[in-house]
Amino acid sequence: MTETANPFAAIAALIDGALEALEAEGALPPELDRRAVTVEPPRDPAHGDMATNAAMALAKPAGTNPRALAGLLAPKLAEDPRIVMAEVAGPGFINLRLAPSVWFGAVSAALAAGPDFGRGAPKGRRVNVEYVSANPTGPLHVGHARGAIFGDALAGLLEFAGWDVTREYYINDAGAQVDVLARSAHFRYQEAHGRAVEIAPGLYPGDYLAPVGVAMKAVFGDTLLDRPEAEWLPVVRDFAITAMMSMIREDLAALGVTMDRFQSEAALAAEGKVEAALARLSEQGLIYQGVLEPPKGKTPEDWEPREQTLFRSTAYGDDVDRPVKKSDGGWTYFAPDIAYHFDKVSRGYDLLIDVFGADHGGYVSRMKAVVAALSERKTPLDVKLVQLVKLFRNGEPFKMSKRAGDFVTLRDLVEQVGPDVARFTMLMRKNDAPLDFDFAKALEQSKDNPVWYVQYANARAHSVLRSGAEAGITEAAIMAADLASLTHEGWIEIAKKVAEWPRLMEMAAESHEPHRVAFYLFDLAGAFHALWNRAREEEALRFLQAGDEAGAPARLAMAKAVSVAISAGLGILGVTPVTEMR
RNA sequence: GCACCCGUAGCUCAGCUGGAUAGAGCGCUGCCCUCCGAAGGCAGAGGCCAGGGGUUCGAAUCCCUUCGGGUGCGCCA
Repeated sequence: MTETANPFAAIAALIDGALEALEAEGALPPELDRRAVTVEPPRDPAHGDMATNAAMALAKPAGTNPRALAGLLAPKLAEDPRIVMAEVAGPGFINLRLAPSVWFGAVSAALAAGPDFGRGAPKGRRVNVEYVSANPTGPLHVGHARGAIFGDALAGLLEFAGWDVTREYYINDAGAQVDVLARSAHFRYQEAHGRAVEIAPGLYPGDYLAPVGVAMKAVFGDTLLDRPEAEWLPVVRDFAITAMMSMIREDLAALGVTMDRFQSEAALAAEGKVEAALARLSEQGLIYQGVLEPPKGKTPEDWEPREQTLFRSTAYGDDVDRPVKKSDGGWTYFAPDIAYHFDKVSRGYDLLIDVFGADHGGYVSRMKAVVAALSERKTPLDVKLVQLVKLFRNGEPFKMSKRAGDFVTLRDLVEQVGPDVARFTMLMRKNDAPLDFDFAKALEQSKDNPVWYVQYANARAHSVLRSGAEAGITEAAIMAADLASLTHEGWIEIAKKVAEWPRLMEMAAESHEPHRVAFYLFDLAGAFHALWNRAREEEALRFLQAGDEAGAPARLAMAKAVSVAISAGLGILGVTPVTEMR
């Protein structure tokens, strides 16, 4: 991203240069650590356009006081033509006011870049984002939808920021739960042959398996009927898993989520990856035979001490060591996960991200421990926990029960509100905060609904651009317009908001928080609507003004820039920008 | 009992990785508008940032602790 597009980066560079100069003059000691120096918009706009804490951050290591250092730095900054004012304030802030041309420069950069406005230069670094990873035993539900939306938006955000991103789904196709799936499907298979069967307790009762039974009849005829379970189970299991995964892919597609890679647990196990990963930990002396203490205060009734194979996760910050083998010698759930993360580590990523449901919070520290051990602390792992979704309709919560099979599926959600509304609404919340999702409110067409509000801003911008086109104002004229003619402070406010986008996107990507993009868009839309409303009173703020056709291209350029920023942001979130309201 | 997450306006939530007088929407109160550039606009009231202690120039933000809510805690995945 160029400095023209991101004024904050440009001014940060300016400050850096000024500090170099002070250093050369001997006013600052050499080789100070400047990482704590920031440039950001002050909370109170009266303080200026940008503020830097440089003097406060460097005063102590430089052996001086903040205001004195600021007094040296501010005049140097003021020499630059882009700086209209640089003054020392408060405990040692330097407040900067910038020439409007700086903001309009960002607007021009936005117009030139189009949907790529703010996109980061390729970093040459690879990140793996694993999300959804639901068991292949049934359709995705609303909770999965949130994880899918969050993970996908995070992946999109990192991609936009310049990462090389792999979107990955881990298929738990090797545990006991897929045997249960197979038995459930076999009942449906018998049913397809006209037998009246009761689905045994403990199996999956959902109707979604009925078509699988019918399909199996078509493929296998009656060859799997009346045979010992040991003979049909592997066949039925594979068939059912394939069917479930294709259903899950369709569910994800309905939300607009496409994975780059599906990694099968069974395939890893078949390749001996579990043994290989455990051997690797063993070489490091991290595997041992031991007996775990029972949880204090809440000892299970049937607790008795047992010797198990344990992973020394406490060596990497976990609270207790974790079992990798059950007392009967079989692997625990953790073991294949170790193998899977070993596989990811050995694929050479610079960063791993796991998106888990909140109920997997207990696994975070052991996964971090194992990745640290397997990568010799070289590959960072960030685990994002996505909290529960509570569903409402007109303020009334409605219950769902997985046992009764009447839980709300992802497909129900998408069919009722559409992928765009589902995505944006769920991204208006931090991942680690619980989410109330109200079907009625999500579809409401009013200022109270952020999705509608942002889409409406984009539609308004497009509406005025269409009117401009009808009046003969060409795209070329808009692109070539001289924005210096926009002197009203209302235009400059909008230009500032647009100019914030590249910096905001970078921060959101850095902190792995896509919700910040959604909030920015809400904010930008608010600023745009506010300008629009002001124009009722102040004709100078109207995009199209009778009698001033010459100034129209510059004003329409502002509408286009807003639309460009909204489109770029919505693109990251996987939401389609609309150009007209219906 | 322990670990992790959370606690900010009456409600639902932001708060830019430690900055200046803590913000938005809803709700409430008061004005204005009903101009299709429509599906409202402007303004106001409302806060001990759960409580207490600490770190420092400076804390909603970091550390400790108490309280309250959520999630999880070997042979389920």
